[in-house]
Amino acid sequence: MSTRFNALKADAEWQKVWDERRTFAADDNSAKPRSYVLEMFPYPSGKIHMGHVRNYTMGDVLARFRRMTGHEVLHPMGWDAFGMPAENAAMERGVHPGGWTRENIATMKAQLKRLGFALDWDRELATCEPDYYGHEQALFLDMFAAGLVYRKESAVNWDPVDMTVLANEQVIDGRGWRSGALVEKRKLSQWFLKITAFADDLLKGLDGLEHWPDKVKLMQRNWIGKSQGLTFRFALAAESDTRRVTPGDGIEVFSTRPDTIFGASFVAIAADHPIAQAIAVGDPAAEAFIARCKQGGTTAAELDTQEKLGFDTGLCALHPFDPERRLPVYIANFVLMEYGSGAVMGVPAHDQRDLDFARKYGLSVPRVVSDGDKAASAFEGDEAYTGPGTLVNSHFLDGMDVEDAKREVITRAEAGGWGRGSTVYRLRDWGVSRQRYWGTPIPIIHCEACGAVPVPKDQLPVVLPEDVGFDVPGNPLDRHPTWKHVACPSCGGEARRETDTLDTFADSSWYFVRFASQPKDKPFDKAAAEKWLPVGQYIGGVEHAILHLLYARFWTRALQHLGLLDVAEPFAGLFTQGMVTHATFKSADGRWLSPDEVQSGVETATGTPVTVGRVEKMSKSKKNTVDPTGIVDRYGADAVRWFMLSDSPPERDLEWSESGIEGSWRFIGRLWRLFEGNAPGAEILGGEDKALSRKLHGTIAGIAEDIEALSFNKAVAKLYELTSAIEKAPPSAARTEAVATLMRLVAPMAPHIAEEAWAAAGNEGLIADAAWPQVDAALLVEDEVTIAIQVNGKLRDTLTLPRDMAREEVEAAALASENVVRFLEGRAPKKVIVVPGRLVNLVA
RNA sequence: GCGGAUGUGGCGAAACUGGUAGACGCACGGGACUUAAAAUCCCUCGCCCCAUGGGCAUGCGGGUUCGAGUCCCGCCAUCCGCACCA
Repeated sequence: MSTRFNALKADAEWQKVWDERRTFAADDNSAKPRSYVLEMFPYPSGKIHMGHVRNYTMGDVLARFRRMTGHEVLHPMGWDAFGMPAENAAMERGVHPGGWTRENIATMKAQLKRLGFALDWDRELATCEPDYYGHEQALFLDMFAAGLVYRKESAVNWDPVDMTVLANEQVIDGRGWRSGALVEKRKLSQWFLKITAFADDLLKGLDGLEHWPDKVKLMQRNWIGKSQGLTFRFALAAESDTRRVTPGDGIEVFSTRPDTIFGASFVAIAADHPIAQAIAVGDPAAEAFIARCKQGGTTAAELDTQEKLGFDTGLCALHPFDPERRLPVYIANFVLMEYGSGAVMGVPAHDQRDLDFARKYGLSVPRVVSDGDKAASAFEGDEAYTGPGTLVNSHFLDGMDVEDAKREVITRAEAGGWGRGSTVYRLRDWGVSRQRYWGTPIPIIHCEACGAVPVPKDQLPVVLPEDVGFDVPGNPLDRHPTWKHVACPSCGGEARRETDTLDTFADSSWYFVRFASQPKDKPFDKAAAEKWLPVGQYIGGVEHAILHLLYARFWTRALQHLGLLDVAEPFAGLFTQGMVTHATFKSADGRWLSPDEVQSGVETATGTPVTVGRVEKMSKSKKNTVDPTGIVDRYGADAVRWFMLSDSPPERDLEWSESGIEGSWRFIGRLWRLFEGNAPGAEILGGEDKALSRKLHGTIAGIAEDIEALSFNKAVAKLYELTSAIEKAPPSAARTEAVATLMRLVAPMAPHIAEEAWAAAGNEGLIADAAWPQVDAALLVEDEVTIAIQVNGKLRDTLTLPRDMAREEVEAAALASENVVRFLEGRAPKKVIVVPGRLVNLVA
């Protein structure tokens, strides 16, 4: 009579039902409390991978659970569809990036549906379609009009493989984040978004993000890098060699340690500093030095070992508090033009780099902060002192502590008009120009007469031309015969379209707003979007901790600034999930092998032994991927979902294993046997089973807590326990109820078997629409508790006693225990600790 | 170098505000059912010892406490982020 659960049949059947009934379409006008659950949308690279499955399963469980607890849930899905791989495919295979991308989307959409995710497909969007990127262009123009967009020539990160510019956030260890190629510096005219205008807001906003991981907030704080100090100007001495510079300009520097100003013994400027550039003209030695500075690598090891180098410009700076004091001005390789003003005051005693530099060039090293009793004016040793202390050898600052001295110097600089207290950020503006085809065209027209002119909004979208070729490297838009030639919208004269496209991170900076509201004629409707936003729970990988998550926060604040949306932070809750990993294998001759090329330690094809490598993130390059498609077809969607949630806490890595998925599949089988036994018509024997009912209600409450906390592994463990308890329980009304309730408890995680059982049990409607079971609070209170009995802190016995037993009685029961008597060896306890409901500790 | 996280059986992990360490899963081993296999079910499963009992165990060394995986101090290891940021 017992039949096996036919996962393939049930999966197909229920997925069809959900689809046809649009079960998971969110109702904008619902009166229920709202819940916006979102996972980071995928790049349509071809097929989904296990990382996607894990990510989307987590979000799905939460979305389904929220539906069951009475929320109107928005759980949408879309495609981050612009980007380099489509162009690479075009170059390699001669296909069109659009065709390639849309095919991948179709494939991946089918794969996601195959997993039964509760997604609102009505709101599906792809960033590569004009009805998305056209609205993005409109937003870009709004920002342009508000002064949040500007164009400037600057040294940019050029990726020679992808042949495009990269933002600072996209350069990892001196290499392009996607291509891995060493990045070069180039001077180009680029469009920038003024993210620095929001530096402080973005920093302060982090404090309010209680449901973000501290780790991510810290990374963003460090990335924004706020420093407070003094910006001031060194005047140049008249006797300086000023043939090539204007002495009146002086040199502006920034310091976070204005208190140490009397310890300055030199001034250093960056190789790119205008004064350095001016000096290099007609001075071959200076020119050669500057060239040498630019050669240095930017990798960790190189920076660590690189020597501090300087070039004496012959200029002399005047100390602001003591015009008699002259400081030599050096061009130095350790000063960055991009930070502060590209020049520093060198205080060798209290800054390690300055000390290295001073020792090398024999400059004086005056101490100005005492270190304990060390206060001599000449600083000894090769380790700079950067700690707290009292100011010494510093005239009017002597005797002050560091913080007071900072304030004093800033006050005097401001009074004297030669400096001001200032804040400097490490964050730089977001360069968004990309010299690529497959991206959002920047809606600007360049006119000789009128300059950069925005495309009038009624001419949006600026659509990508379809007829482009990828046979030669470079940007196909730039060499398209007609596309870029247009009339100037302002004067009507001959003009040229901007041929750069927007960084694809712009596309992902507002898609969550478009999901919430998608009118045809504008990017979104303010009121409609605000009904859903901010996203309640956002789930994705940590690799986006800075890039995407910072850009999206900026974009949202920009929209708020423009008055388009009254939301400051886009993601109220953030969860960064771990990766799916797998062992790696290498053949005897060093080739990576995929798991199915290996059998019991040898390569199947050659019979030679393989080296088992580290467990690493699944990646194509290491060939340790497992394709979800085959697995789902073999075990069914529920088993795969179940495995993704089991064992590993969601923030940690999950190691894929064949035996793990087998285990999940076995559990689905156990569930089915229970559900089948509960079919209507089955005779109900017996009545109460208090222990089982108590277990059931404890589990209902526990799982709800676990799911809300995204502790899926714990919820899974509790479901295993409950299932075992039901299996072992003799037939009773309580058992029948427990099985019926179990269906709803597993429904968020294993929705197909739950629907199948729900229908078989003769219930109306879908379990997806059913309510989460109510907890009977009275049942949660146990009448009896197990008390640990310790003698001198060591466990000697456990006793099961009535819950409200009086303290004295509990103590007496403990003293009566055989083991306790034995360990007390006739002594009377000196002290008795009774923790109600927990333990008794007898101290002898 | 700076900042952060983590460390518990063979493995993945639980353990609420300090209160029975190892729930639950995987693997291994044993057994039942079967002609057999699959499937299923049951049992054992941290280490050690003079074994109906006991000792030792949460990276290492100290400390606080009646009691420490949990708190404090000092180490070690691994992983992640940033990287000449003035």
